[in-house]
Amino acid sequence: MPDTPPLAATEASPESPTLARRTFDSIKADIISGALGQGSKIVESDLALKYGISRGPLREAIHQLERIKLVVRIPHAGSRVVTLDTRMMEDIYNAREAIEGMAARLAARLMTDEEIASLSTLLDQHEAAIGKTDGRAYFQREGDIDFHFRIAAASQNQWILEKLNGELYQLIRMCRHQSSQFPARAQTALDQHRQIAAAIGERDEELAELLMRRHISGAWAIVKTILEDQND
Amino acid sequence: MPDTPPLAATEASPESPTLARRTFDSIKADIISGALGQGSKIVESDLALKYGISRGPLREAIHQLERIKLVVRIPHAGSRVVTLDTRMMEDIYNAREAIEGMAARLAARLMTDEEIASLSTLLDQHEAAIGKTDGRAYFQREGDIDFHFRIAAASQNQWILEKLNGELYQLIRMCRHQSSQFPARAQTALDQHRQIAAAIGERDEELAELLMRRHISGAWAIVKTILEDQND
DNA sequence: GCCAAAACTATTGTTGACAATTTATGCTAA
DNA sequence: TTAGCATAAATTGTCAACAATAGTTTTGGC
Repeated sequence: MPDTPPLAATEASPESPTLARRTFDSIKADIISGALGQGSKIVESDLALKYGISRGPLREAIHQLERIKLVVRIPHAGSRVVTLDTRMMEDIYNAREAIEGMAARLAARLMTDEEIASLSTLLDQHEAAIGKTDGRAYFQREGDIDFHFRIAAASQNQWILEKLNGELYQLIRMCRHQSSQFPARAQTALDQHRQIAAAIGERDEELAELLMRRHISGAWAIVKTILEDQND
Repeated sequence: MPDTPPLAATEASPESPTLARRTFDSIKADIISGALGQGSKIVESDLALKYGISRGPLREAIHQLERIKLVVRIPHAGSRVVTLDTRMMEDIYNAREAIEGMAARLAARLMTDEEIASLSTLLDQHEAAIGKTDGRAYFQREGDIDFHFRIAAASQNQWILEKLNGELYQLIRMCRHQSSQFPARAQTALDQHRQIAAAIGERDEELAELLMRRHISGAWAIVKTILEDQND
């Protein structure tokens, strides 16, 4: 694999300055990968023992996980790993459509020519990757998120960037990891990415937003059928 | 004042089941009202003493405040009340435009006829309030948020509702409270609200979204000039 | 007189024990 | 047998003390 780009959303440094943060990262990974199954009960004392820390920082980690929506917590009653039902994912994708549409609009306004060129390079790499691995690789999924991350970053909107990278992409990752099989939509997605990049290159804010929204609502249509097939 | 509607976003019950939550509400109110000034340093032990509780729950409250973006926290270095600069407010309003636009679209799709009638009643009350108090009253501002809250709730999108009601509206409240003087834009805003409500009544998703976005970006144009006049 | 390094203070991060609340269990009675 | 209540176990919420880190002052040297 030639020149793997840095994965965008793994923002945590190898060793964070605080215990709570490290534990947060660990549990997050376990949830996304499915090691902690959906709906699992989370008992503070158990996890504290498992990670060899006190309940204080662990509590803090759980609160941060709740903030990201990977955990739901009920006062005095404890917390569980979130359960991703169709309803929730629809909310996520609708919100994502709105936010990323705006991000694409802002990116078209603010991206430098160098960044646009670099974005194009990224898409070339994706094309090469598709040819080699025949599409369904892990790399491809992260590559997809990489593209979207760049748009979000280029928007220079901190709020949007944080919500996408911090919450929504995590949930989508989790959904992908735990859904039986996602179809190889690689080429279609790449074509749409190219169109979006082109619109940004033309500084056409309107079109960039439109295409991004269409791209995402299209993705939702696919994911929705998968989720529904899975649950009956 | 006839039949004051319940203020939408004050979601906390008078006595929450947990200390951390009550403290969270108190500090939140202090920050929004300006009793805790922007950029103020927050010292855990001091506040714990002030509220007569231990540092544990207080820490939790601060974390929740950070999650809402009313507080910024740096590991080992402490936390401060957020400082609302123009840049940040622009991010907020851009995000809000995207999200509430989507909310209006969904509301046009999902609102029941009864809810639409009730929304119209709410606007009548606002009109009456404008006539009486000549517009610049506290009620009017909360009324504005009330309208937007109803749209958000009608979208039935939990993610959007939570982000608007939990984060964005709080920041906008804070901004209003602490900006010298907001102009009496009451009648203009009401007219736009009526148009949006009408579009929703027609089930015209496209138009509802468009009008909502225009309404919000218009509001930002005003707020922006105020903030810039204020800071030079 | 000024800069740098070291000691000190103030504040946050972490821990283990205690209190309050919820959930589960078992007993009694209809 | 089952419904309802009382009791007990498990789990979360809260507290106060300890450890580690960042910011500040003091002191020594040039």
